[in-house]
Amino acid sequence: MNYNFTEIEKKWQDYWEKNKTNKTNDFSEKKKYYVLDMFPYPSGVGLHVGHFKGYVATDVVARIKRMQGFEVLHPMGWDAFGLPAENFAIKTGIHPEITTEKNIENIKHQMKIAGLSYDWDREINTTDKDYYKWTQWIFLKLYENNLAYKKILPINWCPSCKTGLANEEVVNGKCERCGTETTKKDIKQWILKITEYADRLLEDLDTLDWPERIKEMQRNWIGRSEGWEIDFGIEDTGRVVTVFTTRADTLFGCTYVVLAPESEVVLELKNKISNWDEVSDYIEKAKNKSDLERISEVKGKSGVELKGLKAINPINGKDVRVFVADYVLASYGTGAVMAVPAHDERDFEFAIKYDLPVIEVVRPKNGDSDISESAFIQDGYLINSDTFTDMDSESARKAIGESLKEEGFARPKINYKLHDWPFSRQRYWGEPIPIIHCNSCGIVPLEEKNLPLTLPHVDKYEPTGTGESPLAAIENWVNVKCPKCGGDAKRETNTMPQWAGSCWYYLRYLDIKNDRVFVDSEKEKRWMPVDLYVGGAEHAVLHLLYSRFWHKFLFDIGVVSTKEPFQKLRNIGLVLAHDGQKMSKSKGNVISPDSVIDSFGADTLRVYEMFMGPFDQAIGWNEQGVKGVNRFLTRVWDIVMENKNITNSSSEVVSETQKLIKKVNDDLEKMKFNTPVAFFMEYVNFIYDNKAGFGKDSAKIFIKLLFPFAPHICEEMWQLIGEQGLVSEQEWLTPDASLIKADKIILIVQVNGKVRDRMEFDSDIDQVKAEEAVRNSEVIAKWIKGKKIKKVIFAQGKLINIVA
RNA sequence: GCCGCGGUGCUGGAAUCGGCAGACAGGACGGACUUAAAAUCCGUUGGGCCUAGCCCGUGUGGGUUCAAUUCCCACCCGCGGCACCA
Repeated sequence: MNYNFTEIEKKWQDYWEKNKTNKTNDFSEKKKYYVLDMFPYPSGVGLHVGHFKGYVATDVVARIKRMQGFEVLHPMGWDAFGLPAENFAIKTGIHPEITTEKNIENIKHQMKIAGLSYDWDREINTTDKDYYKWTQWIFLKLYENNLAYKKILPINWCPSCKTGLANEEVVNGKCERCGTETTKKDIKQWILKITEYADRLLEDLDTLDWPERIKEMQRNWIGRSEGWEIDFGIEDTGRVVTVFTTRADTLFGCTYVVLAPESEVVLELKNKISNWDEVSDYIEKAKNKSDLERISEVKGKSGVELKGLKAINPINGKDVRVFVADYVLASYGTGAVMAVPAHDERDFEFAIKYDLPVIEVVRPKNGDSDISESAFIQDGYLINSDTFTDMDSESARKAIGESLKEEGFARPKINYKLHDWPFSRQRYWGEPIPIIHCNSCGIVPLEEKNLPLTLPHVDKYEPTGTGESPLAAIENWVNVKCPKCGGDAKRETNTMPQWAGSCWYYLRYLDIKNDRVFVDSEKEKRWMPVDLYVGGAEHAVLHLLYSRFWHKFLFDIGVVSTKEPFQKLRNIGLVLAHDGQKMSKSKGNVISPDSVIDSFGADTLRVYEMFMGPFDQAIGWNEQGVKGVNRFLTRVWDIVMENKNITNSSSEVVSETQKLIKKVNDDLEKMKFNTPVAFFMEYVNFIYDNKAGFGKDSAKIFIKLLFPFAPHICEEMWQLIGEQGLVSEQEWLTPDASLIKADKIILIVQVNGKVRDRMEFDSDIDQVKAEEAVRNSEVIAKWIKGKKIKKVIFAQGKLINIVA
């Protein structure tokens, strides 16, 4: 009987579906394990083999955990709001709902034929109104708690997508979605106060089992820095410029002050500035620069002095000059800096260019530093700093800050690079924001009982480009009566960004039908947090940061019980095309799982995806490798079938089988999937080379171990060797050390650290006996002949090294 | 520039509480079967040489050690992230 994967896989997939084999019970006696994939966007081209690398890995984990006696929650759903479906609608007039539904059907089919063991009774879809009802509900709660506000802000604008974007969505000055260069645009926006959670988002990273680089990226993105705000008075104006600095220790070296071009102070003091024409020219130019231009100009600073203005350094009362320059960012700190050219690279560069004084105030502990060529930016010891001279930088920061604080010139301050999150999009295919704008009452949130606010159908999906979404054109939807006063009012027409639905989806799986509360608290306590979360690293500062923020908020209002949503995170490495390029539709190098399953079967696909290499690493697809895995599975099939009438294995095979259990368990524990597959292959090669002695007892063990990787073939073999029930119902294995043959060992024999021989001994041999045997061996005698033995190193059971 | 990760045969990779470098797989080459091909099976496959055997070899240079892919120092290269954040 041959290995007919097509027939076998169909048979078992039908069985699992019919019997709901993978259904999760909310409350059972078992311990829980929640293993989650990042849910996909249901794209029209379907998923490629790269997506499945992650899905197979979590599926392997889910299947093992079930066998280990856990109640496993392993769900899947669709993150279906987003631009591709909307852009498709613009082109074709077909409603995104229809395209989305079709795409979901296709992808779901791909997942089923791969044998992924999701509990499909828990499928969710973020565009379902019963789902986004609760996305809207969370928004209302954020609003109620003063974490959502509306404000005109110069935000990133994508001229092609015609929508505002968050900082996280702009990559190198370009729109993350379409690659168009972004501009700045003043739009009245809904903003979420993520900065309120900056410290907690930062601190709690330490409690998470996540890849270090993802944590590091979040830390950098949040960008906390501690320092001081220091007031510089502007002479004869009564006006004050406040700067932010982390280097208060260098205050005596401040030789000028720089303002951002957007600074209000500049406009306010217009009349005092003698070269106003020049200044306003500069400001105008700076404002018109795109982000991309600014980035490309990082080297080569420009600026203009505000002539007629003098700022007073509060530490010594000295006059310093005042500049505007676009190397100072309005959006960070106070939009003004004190310039210390001797100890800051940018200030140094600027000072050289405009011939400004450079005063050295910090020296390294030992020896001199040369500040004629470049700034000395490290900490050191103070010089030229009045009573603070000789202090170390760290103490001086504190001392100078405190002394100014006493006089009312300074305050300690913590700044973040993280900005609040612009939360409105001027597009159609997103969750409507449940807000009404009333002429007399202002902003009026919808009442909870009126949720969901459903997304109405429109005729035209084109973005308007005006700061309104296409919803603005539907008059009978937009125009409403104010729920408070009954007067004329309009609905908010912006929609939520694509990240909204994914911020909390992992909670909906716990309780998908609930229309009373967004998650039942017993179920939440039962299942949270997610024990293992697997997905791509590209979400490091988007989805993963946003959802942590929402989760912490939900914790604060008492609807979830954990501080963090995802306890353990692992990233999938990309699957590249065979040419080492990224798979993309445009390059035509995409491998779909369907074609692999068709030619070699789902089990081959699964085992190959795990065998390719470490699963967090980017690796190229190799069709030959797929064939190799298929050969392996065929050989497994043949061996099991040929030996199914043998009851007991030889003691040697029994021993190898136990060793296999141990090795597979050890590596799976470490989230390694490629080496267990290699161990399976080694084992099969061993059996194949020693034909006698492989019995049903060992076959049963092997089938159980292989099952999480290749579930279809294993269920089939289980049945064919005459076993009852399903493999998936069997208990996972732990090795029995007493069955591992360990009476003989191969001792590595070295002379002066070089391997000269290998000798077989009883495993418990001691140094004295080993040494004696080794010295008497012909091979070794040759090497130590005529030499004086200085030392003998003996590593029990492993190695003996004679140093001569 | 800063931060993180990495560098091992022809290729993907294995081996790090320091102890046989190259497991496993692919490819290539040789052979068996076949009219032939595919499939399957057997063998060889890091480099070198004076080829029973020895020497060299894990990015480079140094160090610690009986012993280093593994630990330490300096550097080179690649990938990813951040990037005028004061």
